[in-house]
Amino acid sequence: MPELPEVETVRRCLLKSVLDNKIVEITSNYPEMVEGDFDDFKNNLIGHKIINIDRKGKYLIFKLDNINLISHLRMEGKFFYQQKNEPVNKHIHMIIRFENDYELRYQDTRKFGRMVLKTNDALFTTPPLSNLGADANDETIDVNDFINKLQKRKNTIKEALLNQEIISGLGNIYVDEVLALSHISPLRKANSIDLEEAKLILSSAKEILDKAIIYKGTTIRTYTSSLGVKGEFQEFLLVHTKTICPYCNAPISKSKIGGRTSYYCTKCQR
DNA sequence: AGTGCGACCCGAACGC
DNA sequence: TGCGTTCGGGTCGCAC
Repeated sequence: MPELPEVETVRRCLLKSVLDNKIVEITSNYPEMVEGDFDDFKNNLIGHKIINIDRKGKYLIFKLDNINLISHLRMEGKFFYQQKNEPVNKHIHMIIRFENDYELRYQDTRKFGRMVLKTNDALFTTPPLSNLGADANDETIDVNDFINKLQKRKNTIKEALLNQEIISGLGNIYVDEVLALSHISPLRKANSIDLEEAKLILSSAKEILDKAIIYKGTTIRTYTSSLGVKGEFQEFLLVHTKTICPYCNAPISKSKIGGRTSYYCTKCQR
């Protein structure tokens, strides 16, 4: 489940390989993953080069000389950079071939990921990026803006932090971790969070996400990771998938909050 | 405007 | 063993 640190890791890896190669062919066995007409998609990309890769929240933004390709990996999306004669498995759903006979291959076992093209003008003014909150590890987030958004929410703080319009980049794993480090219960109402707690949540998010990026993300399941990169942040998880609280040794509670499996300590997190 | 829920997918885990 | 069923994960679109 790629969240901000995993997507950032993918971005940094791809930067080393795919830039400044002219795209010569694009094929897909599942063109429905592209929003809009697939022939238009191809025609806008072929003959052009990826000149940079950005990221906003969990979205990758491939910047070409004429257009932007936005990619969301959802649960299991991965990119590989391989030579064209290497074998292709059935879960590779898009192949972007470059002039040098290498290919950027998108693999997605569950076909959940999506791609869409946007012009520069429309990039941040139309969905999916237009309504995204600031990155959860952005140190310039205004805590007053953050708390104002929380005040409007009647659901739990966990659900609010999963809402990408409030702050972006956190998924199920890192929300559990941020709330554990903050010693705040995921069941608290979002509108009950006070200023000091809001500051604590933001500083915890920055600490955890920045550290997770350094360790190249979290590898919880044993499937092959993107580009052969295996994250190591699972070594530092406080509560997610854990059974014993690292602070007080009480059993970790595992339950559903907002339909999501949630781990937290009922003693330490209030 | 905010909330809740189904749809999108399919491999893994589970139940019989 | 082999079959059928359920579940999960993030986001969007829709109804309320």
